Amino acid sequence: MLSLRNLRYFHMVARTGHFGRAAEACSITQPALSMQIRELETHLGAKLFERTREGARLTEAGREALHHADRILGAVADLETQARRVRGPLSGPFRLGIIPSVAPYLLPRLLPGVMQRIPGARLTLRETRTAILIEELLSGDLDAVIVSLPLDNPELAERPLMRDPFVLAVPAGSEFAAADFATAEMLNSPDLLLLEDGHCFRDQALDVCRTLDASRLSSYGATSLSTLIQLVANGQGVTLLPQLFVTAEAKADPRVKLLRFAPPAPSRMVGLAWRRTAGIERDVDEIEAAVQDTLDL
Amino acid sequence: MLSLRNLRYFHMVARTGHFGRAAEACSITQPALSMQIRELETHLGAKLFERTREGARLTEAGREALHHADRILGAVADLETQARRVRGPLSGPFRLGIIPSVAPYLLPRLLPGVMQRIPGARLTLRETRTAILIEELLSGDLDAVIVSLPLDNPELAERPLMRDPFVLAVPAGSEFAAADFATAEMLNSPDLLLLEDGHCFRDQALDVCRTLDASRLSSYGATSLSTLIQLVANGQGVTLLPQLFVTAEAKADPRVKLLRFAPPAPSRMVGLAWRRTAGIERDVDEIEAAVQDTLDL
DNA sequence: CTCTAAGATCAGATATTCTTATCGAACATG
DNA sequence: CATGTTCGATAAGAATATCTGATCTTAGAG
Repeated sequence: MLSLRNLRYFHMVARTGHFGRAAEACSITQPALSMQIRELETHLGAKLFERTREGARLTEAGREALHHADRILGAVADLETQARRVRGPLSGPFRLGIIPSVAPYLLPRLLPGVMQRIPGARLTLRETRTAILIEELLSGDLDAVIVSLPLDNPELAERPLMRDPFVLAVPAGSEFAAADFATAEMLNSPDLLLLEDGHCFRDQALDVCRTLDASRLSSYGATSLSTLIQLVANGQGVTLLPQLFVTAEAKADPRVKLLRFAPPAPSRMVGLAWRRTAGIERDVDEIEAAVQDTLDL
Repeated sequence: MLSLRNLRYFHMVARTGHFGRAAEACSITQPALSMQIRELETHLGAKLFERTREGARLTEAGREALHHADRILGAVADLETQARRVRGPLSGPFRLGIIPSVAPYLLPRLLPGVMQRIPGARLTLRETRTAILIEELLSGDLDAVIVSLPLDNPELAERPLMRDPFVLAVPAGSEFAAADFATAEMLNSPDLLLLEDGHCFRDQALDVCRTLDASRLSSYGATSLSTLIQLVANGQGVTLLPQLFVTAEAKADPRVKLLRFAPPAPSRMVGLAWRRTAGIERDVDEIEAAVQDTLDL
């Protein structure tokens, strides 16, 4: 008979790609976990993992099963959350995910704001890229995420929080530095720098310069926005940055000139997303209110 | 730690409204079930049932929890189904629900058709009203249902099978019996007979005569379409019937005259619905094909 | 007041799941 | 080419969780 224990272990092996580490994460020993996985495989009548030297890799059947398992675990999280809900918003531990390009700006303001509004609140935070956040959200490992909207996933509900305009960072000494506003031509520079693949802000930046032939892009693929700024400061090119991030981290460097776009400036919408079925609207309300408080500062 | 066992028992108590009968249905003893329910209540921190003399009634918290629990069990059913899927359509036991006004027409044809197409198929059938079918579908107790579409539930996928026109049944001796076609005026008769509340066909009939003031309806509220026909045969009024039902059951009675509507005749769409996440499209294809075969006869 | 039907409780039996110890295979390395 | 390391698999007994069967409690019906 299928059990949630099976699925929790399965989920963790899939996530870590490693029986041993998964066992540790589940606070059991590796043999116990192996047995549960084997039982699950027997029950479903399909091998879920290829056991390789490096660990465990999902089979095709495993990938499909994982998708279902994650939906189940997400629904279980909803059930457990719902019970706590009666005790007021954010009363239980609340697990919030945030993308890196927003976190440094928002967190230092959001956290005190929430704590002031709800003294007993217990927020757990996680900062990583959108795709991973969404996966963890859907499987119930997170309760809500702050990402760039829209996500266009029917299982998720969204709430916009703030609009985040893009600015162009250029080397202080460059020909562009004299301009009052950023223009489309500046984006056509062969030295446009972007984040590496997989960061949502890379795609958003590409959206902005859709006129640009992607093959002409500089291939740097930086890992973080801070790195990008360093590259610009060294005169290696220009880059798009989200205003929120600039406000928090990039003010000081004299070697970088920041240019706003003339209205209508390109921008993205940052907001909350959560499982539609979670029934955490009241918690979302609180977070939104805390964010609005910080914006008034 | 929450477990599926908990939820299965919970689901069954909610469904039977009775600890003892639920225990029997789960093939365990009543104390074992009581313990699991108590553990679930402790874990969720809320009482799920009022224990009364007559059995167990869901509390408000219980109702909400049941909704989540049913979604979980439905997702579990999806996971288990998906594994079987590789062995070809309808290879596992397939549980199909059908509404009463379609069953007598469709079943005698559908079953042989499916058996011919897939000799090893094992269909389990259940005939009851739409609301109950949908509930059982969502909780994974059924794999698919044949009902009147559209259902307009985002968790469900639909596939139209056939259009089912309405006909008007009038007493053979009445003034209406001479007409060639049914008309809107005939529906305005004070003796319009309908099924009791809760049958989907009642609502559809009401849709057809939306011009009619509901208070003028005869209050009979019959339990089955066969009863309705008997009432009409006895001259107690007129009624709307689905053509499919008439074809199967009502041909013979000489005291009833059946009138078709002039085109465009009012009608309903009968079709399949299943959990969008179940991944049983291939099974659905087979059932659809079997139905199409029978329609060609 | 007694009887009945429903769920709760408790002690011991049973099943499941876990841990510890050990093994075997697939590499990498000296 | 032997040897060590890193995986996951296996086996036996220990620890937990769960179930059964007997009994109890409660609330309403007769």
